[in-house]
Parts: sequence; C-alpha cells; structure tokens
Amino acid sequence: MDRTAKKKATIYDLSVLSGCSPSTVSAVLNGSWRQRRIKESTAELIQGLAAKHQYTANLQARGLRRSRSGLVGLLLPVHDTRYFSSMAQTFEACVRSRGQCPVVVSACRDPQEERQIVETLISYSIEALIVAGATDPDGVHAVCEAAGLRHVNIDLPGTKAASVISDNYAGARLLTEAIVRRCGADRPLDATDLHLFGGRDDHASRERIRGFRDAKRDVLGADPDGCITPTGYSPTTSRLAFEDYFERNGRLPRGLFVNSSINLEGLIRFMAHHPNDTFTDLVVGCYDYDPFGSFLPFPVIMIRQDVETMIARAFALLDEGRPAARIHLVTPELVPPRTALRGPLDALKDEAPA
Amino acid sequence: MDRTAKKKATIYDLSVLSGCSPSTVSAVLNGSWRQRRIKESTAELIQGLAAKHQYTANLQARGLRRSRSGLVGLLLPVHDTRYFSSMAQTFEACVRSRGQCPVVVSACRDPQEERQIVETLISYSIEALIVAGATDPDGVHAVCEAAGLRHVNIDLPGTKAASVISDNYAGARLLTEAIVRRCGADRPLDATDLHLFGGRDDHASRERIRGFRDAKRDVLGADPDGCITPTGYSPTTSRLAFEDYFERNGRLPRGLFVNSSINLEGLIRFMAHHPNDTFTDLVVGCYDYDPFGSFLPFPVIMIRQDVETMIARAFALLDEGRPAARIHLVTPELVPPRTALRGPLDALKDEAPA
DNA sequence: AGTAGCTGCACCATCGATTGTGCAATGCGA
DNA sequence: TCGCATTGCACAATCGATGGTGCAGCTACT
Repeated sequence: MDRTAKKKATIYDLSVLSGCSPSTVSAVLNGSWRQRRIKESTAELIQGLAAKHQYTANLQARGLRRSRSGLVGLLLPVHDTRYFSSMAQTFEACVRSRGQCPVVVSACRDPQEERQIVETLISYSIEALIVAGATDPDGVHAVCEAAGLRHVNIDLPGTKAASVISDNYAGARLLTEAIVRRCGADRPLDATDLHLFGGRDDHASRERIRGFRDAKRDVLGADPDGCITPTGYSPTTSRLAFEDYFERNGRLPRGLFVNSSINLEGLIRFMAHHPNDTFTDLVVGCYDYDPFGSFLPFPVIMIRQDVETMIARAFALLDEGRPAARIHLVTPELVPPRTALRGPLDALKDEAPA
Repeated sequence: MDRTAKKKATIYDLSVLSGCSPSTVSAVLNGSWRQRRIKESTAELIQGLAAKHQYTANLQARGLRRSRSGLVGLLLPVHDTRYFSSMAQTFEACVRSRGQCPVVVSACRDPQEERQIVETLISYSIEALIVAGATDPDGVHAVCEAAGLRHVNIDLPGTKAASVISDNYAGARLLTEAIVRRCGADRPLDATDLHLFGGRDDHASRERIRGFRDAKRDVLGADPDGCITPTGYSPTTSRLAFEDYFERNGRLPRGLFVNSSINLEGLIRFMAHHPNDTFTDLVVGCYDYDPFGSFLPFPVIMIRQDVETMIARAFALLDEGRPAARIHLVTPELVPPRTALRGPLDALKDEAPA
C-alpha cells in the first residue's frame, strides 16, 4: 500500500541538498551554467544529486516562466487514414529531432472545432502549429495570428498563411491519363465512362477536378458534364454515390477517379454489397496512397503525396519566422497498381525476433 | 506590418479593467465564483470583459498551480496503422468528451524511448496515461509509479498495472478455424500447409501462437513444428520471411496466419515481386482489421479488435483510481473476407458537399 | 444598543523555474 | 599594498492562476 505519490524533486529540494541556491541549481540543470560562470565542480555535484533523486524539470513551470512550452502542434482532420497517420508519424519524428514534444490532434473537419482546439493548444503555449487539411484554414489563421503563433498550412492552403500542398492539378492530370492508358489497353474509353467521385468544395478537390477535366479533354477529346460527383469526405456518403450511379446506369463507369482514400473506402463498401464480377474491367485511380488499397482485385493507380517533403518544407517555413502567405507546391508521385512503397515505419529498426 | 504579437490578456488585465481583484477575476472565470460568493452582477461584468478581450486562461499557469494539466496521454508504438490510428481517434473523442486535452505520442517500440517519452509527458503533469502496445509495459509502469501517475496498459499487458487486451487466444482459434474452413471447401488442408508468420516474443504473439497451435491440433489433428515464423513488427522483415519460405518450398503455404496488419504489409510487398498466380488458392487470416486489407484479391479473414470497448474499459479503470494489476480480456470479432466495417470516422458528421 | 451571522470581496502565499542584478572573495599587475 | 578585474554564486522579481483566510459592511434579532 505504498500509496505515496512521491512528490517529484524540485530545484528547491536540490538546492537544500547541495547547499547551493535554487538559481544555481536551475542554471546547472538547464545547461546555462557555463555562461553563468558556475564552477564545474558545483555543476557536477548538482548533476549528481539530480540523477540520484531522479530530478526532472517541471515543464509547466518552465513554460510559464519562459512563456513557451516546448510543444509543437499538428492539427489533423482525422487520424484514421494512412495519409494522415503517416503525416503524424513523420511530424513526430521531425519534432523530436528538434528536441521538442509533438502534440497531434484532430478536429474532424469541423471549422468550429478547429478553432477551439487551436485555442486550447495556444493556451498551452505551443510554439508552432502545422495546420493540415483544415476545412477553414483562414479561421484558424485568425486565432493563431491573435496569439502571435507561428503556423503553416499543409495539404489544404489558406490565403493568410504560408501553405505547403501537393500539386493537385498535375497529380490529377497524371492520374487521369494513367487511368485512360490503363483502360485503353483493350478497348478505347468513352469520355462519359470516366467519372470522378469524392471531394467537396475545397482547394484540393477543385484542383483535382480541374486536372481531371483538362486531362480528359486532352486525352479523350471531350469532357462532358455530369461526370463529377462530389461526396464529401465520408465513406458512407461516397458509398451512396456509387450505389446511386450503379442504380441509374446498371453498372459502374469503367474508369473511376476517386478523390481520396476515404472515398475509396466508400467504393469497397459498395463492393461489399455487390458480386465480384461487377468490377471486372474496372480501373480506379485514387488520390492518396494506401498500401492495401494498391492491391485490390482491380487495378488501382494511386497518387502518393510526398508527406516527408511537405512536412520538411513546412518546418523550413516555420523556421523562417514570418513566411509570405504563398502556396508551395510539392510534386506527388504516381503509383502503379500492386505497388508496395516504403513508409515511415521502415525508418524504425525492429529488433530481431526471438 | 502589425508585428505586435499582442500579449494575451491575463486575469491581472481584467482585474484592472474591472476594478476587482485578480482572485475575483480568477474565480469568476474558472467557475468557482458561486461558492466564493461573488455577486452575479460582478461575475457578469467580468465575463463580459473576458469575452471582449478574448481572454483565455494560461493553462500552464493553471497547471502549475493545480499541479495537473488537463492533459491525458496515449502512448502508441506507431501511428501509421489502421489499428493504432483508430485507437488514437477513439481515444481522442473519449478524452475530449471529458473536457480534457488528448496527447497522442508514439515510441516506435523502443523500450528506452517509451520510458523517456513518458518521462516527458509526466514533466508536463499529464493526469493519466494509456500505454498501448508497449514493448516494455513494466518499465513504463515503473516510471509512472515513481511519479504517481494513473495508467493502464492496453493491447499488450504488463504485470504491474491493470491491462485491457484482446482475447488473443480465442481470436487466434477463431481465425485459425476460419482459415481451415475456408481452405477445406475444396480439398482438405495438410497441417504443414497452415503457417503462421509475424509477431515476436510478446504476450499477444504468444497467445495467438498458442491459439493457432491448439486450433490446428483440434481441427487438423496435428500441429507439426516449423510452422511458425516470427518476424517482428516490420514489413521488411516480414517480406523477407515470405521470400525465404517461398524459396525453400517453391510456393507459399495454402493457409497463412498473419500476426498483424503490419506483417500483412510484408505479404503484399512479397506479392509485388511475384506474379499474381502465385496466390490463387491462398487463404489468409490476419490479426487486426484494415478495410482495404479485407478486399485483397484472395480471401483475407481478419480479426477486428474491439478498440472502442478497450478504450472505454481503460478509462473506466483509470477512473477507479488504483485498479488491480489484472488483465481484462475483450473479445475480438471475426471479419469475413470482403467486409467493410464502419470505423470511428463514421461517427463524424460530414457536411453535405456543395 | 449589542451581537451574531451573512455577504462580497481583497490579500497574500504558493506552484517550480528563469534571469537580471548585486556583491563578496580571489587574483593580478603596478 | 592599493585598485581593478574576474570568478562564483546568491537574491529577488517574475510568469499567471489558485485558494485559504481575513475582514469590512450590512441585516436581523434580542
């Protein structure tokens, strides 16, 4: 019943133990002791005591005094997607390598949540924030600005802060062309038979749609209306859109441009309710890379966004202090069907199994 | 060039503005004003000023004073897996519904990192911690214990703290039987033709192996040695194990028990280098559910661990204060091939597309 | 009038660390 | 030996919020 939640040692404890003043202890333990001209032997004494008593600094106290916390935030729409979870993974490694502490949170694509969560992070005195895929980046910007918080958009751009995003237009063109190429191998594709599903009224969707249409016009010579069905970023609504198309047309289009892996989940939900042979002959292109998504029973061409570069670029901008509110494009990569790319987890060493 | 990073308003600012003392302002703004017998009109005055000046409490200062922070931690092995990212998603919702702030971090399965990251979280005075899939749960426990931090293991159990885990033995039996059933539809399965890949020397792997072997003995009447290849939790080493098996035997086994979706990624990496017809006839059972993994071109039977229940149970234990160091089993669910389950994202409302 | 009891708030120590400043002791050169 | 520079550290204010305690002013009752 050792219910003693032993109080953690403080600089005052070590001050008493060492016979030095708290300020000396503080200086020794935060590394500023040389410039404060503390004797090496004093430093060693205190460091020894600190180790012995398992001293660790109270970071809230430090943060209060310094009015910063050592925390760096990443605001995601959701965690549960390989795209965003790989972003979290990469972000975390990056932040740790700078000796800071990552805080990854998600706001469920709700503009109000986004702002409120950022308020909270600001209340904890986070030092910088990456705003990924925000529904209302400029709303978030206002909150950050009011608090003087460095921040950068990623994935979806805002107009008020620097943004690092994929070249969605170029990616969509690439993807569209690849779908056509893949379809055309046997018999030529009709322009109405290449349909885009997913996305909504955000910058990424608009750019992808633009790329899709331009590519169709260039490659198929036509871009009829009615070949685009926005569904939002929800598997359920996506599925309903596929069902709807299927009911209207008795089949799916031969070529499918799917706006994101979340929408692709809608497609497999649709599939789960339909026999396999509904999909012979189907060619899918999908934004976002998911390793399993790449190995579905029909060809899935994916666009892998370069998360590592985007995050790195975002940090570079944060380091700049006050970067211009412009958009930085990062080139995404076309991933042929049945391709297993390496991911952030491959950077980890895994100990040899027993 | 409004470079003024306006200092945030404090209770002292509002104190001056309102003509009340800082303690009154504090009481009003943290809700304790009724029990401090502050006049309603005073409260309204201060609340008005707070709203007008966009006051938000400095949570580091509050945390310092109260010696707790409102932060609740989740320690993951990695983010970039549907299993763990869905855990993060569920955890976050849970924490927010309690009015606290989630902090999700990953330690890459490195015992030393695990301890060090937890030390850091403790330095921020987090109030509770869920330790998910830790490589060294008892090491983490020691750190928490020394700081008097409430914590619960999840996914992988420890011996010193309460643990909520899947019933891996039962799940593995279910899965093994399901694989056999699926294989046996055409021609009976030889016991050597059902092989387990993945996992390492942790509780989950051991239980799954035990379930696998017992089920084989029961259903196939034999459980020859050499049908188990631990690979660790890395796609690359998993892939190498499949390659190795393939080279030795000229083919894969007909029935494959894959220890986790990470190991399944190893399988698709293997597949990427082999023609499709290497896998006709293959039946895979895989621990962890991944929506796309469920739709691969061969039957993949999955075990979905009940993350919602596990997290809920974990919070219940945390609320108990000092729960006994026992293991709580949660029953996982068998997921037939080509099944699209709903996930945490389905709880989100998505606004209708434009 | 005296007092008991309430109302409504102010005062002040405190949480743990940081940092500008002051000062005694020592060293050193002239 | 005097004076100045340097060394090595202590002091105390401060970051923003919290909560125990004290106390003036008013009411109500005897």
